[in-house]
Amino acid sequence: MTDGPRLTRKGLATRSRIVAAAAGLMFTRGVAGTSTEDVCAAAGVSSSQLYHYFADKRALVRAVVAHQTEQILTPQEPLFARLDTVDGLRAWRDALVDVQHERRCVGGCPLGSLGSELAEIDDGARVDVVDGFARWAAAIRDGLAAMRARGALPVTVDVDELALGILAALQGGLLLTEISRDTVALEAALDTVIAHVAALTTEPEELVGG
Amino acid sequence: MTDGPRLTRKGLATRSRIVAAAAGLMFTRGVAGTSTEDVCAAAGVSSSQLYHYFADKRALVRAVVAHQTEQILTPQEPLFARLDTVDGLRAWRDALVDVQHERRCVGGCPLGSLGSELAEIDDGARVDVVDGFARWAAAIRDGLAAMRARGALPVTVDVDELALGILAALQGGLLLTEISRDTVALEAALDTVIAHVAALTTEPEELVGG
DNA sequence: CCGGTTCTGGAGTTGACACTCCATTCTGCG
DNA sequence: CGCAGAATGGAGTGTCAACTCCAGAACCGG
Repeated sequence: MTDGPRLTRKGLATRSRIVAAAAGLMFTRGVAGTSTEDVCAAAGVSSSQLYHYFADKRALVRAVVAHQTEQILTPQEPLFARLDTVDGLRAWRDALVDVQHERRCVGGCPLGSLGSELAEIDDGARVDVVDGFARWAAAIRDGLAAMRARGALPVTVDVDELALGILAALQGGLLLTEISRDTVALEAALDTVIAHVAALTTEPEELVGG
Repeated sequence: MTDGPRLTRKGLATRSRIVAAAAGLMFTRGVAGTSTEDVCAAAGVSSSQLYHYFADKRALVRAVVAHQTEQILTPQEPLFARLDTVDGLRAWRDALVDVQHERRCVGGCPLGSLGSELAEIDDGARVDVVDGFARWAAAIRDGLAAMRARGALPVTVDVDELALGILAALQGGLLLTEISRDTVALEAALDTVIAHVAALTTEPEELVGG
């Protein structure tokens, strides 16, 4: 992107600090609700520094999208690795619900909220968000594909479609949870689609406490 | 609310024009992206008129939320009446997908987008959106409850939870559809949850082309 | 048709915010 | 150590948007 001036170690650290501060503020207040001044104050830098590292606010937002994408996908990776079983799906569900409880249902999905706010006003950012969601969907699909390869799911199951359905349920559940300040929506959404996967499963299911 | 000054017939018409114009602009550009000036221009009124009918922008936004709630639920009512069969669910799904095609996937859900943008910055508006979603979920639940009363669904099915799961899938599908500019996500989301309902159904299903 | 209220137009005012400029200090490399 | 380029501070600047004011026109009940 803007790699004209090479970044020194210190510069890179400052840049990261700005992105992290912006991500935090934009997560709770939204992009429009956080001014560059707020970001500077939170990051402990001056305005000239922000514009030294980013051409404009839009460029900063793009960096925030990239940052949030990693921030979401990276910690989920160990859970993704277990999505080839119904138990793994349930563990993933529980972890997602726990996160919302810890956050008191504030903010919704860091990627989905950005996407919703930016979709119609910043096409570049929109595409970045799409890429993030594609990676997310692919991780889910890989789990389902492994499940199917193992013979636990019928070969007729379209794992791409099913993964997209699960991701959509997750996003809608997070949205309703944020708005209603209650995780019941997220739980209902994920339980519904996971129950559907379980129903498709040909393997006998072990009983789990609930 | 602000019913201090009684509204005359003409005044009511002007007020409605303002709300409709604001709703249209905020649907595509977002709340933060539409200025009161834009709204005045679109409605063909002067700035003083807007502030004659609304205390401030926040009050206008509240009116827009109410407007969009009716705008969504009212045209869906005939479809809601048929949600007591799997065929009815599929007809509803098709109608929702058609709307997105006509809109070229722009804007997402008029209520969900508002909720996402306002949840953390306007608690009153947030609660209004929650009420709208509650009505939406209740309509779906009523269909499922009728289905269960008819004996088509097992009595063990929690229709409230299932309705919430369906609404969440719809919202997530709309979000992903808006961001990716493709209705596959909405289709996958609704098809997944409807397939789940069909699987729960005890009645023999008639074959439908797809 | 008349008096009070509502409605409308248009020109302010105020503050916030994205972005800039330039001088100074620091960093890394040879 | 010396210098080119990067990093920083702080004080602007111009624009735009939310909101106000007041005078005049339209409305409506009696």
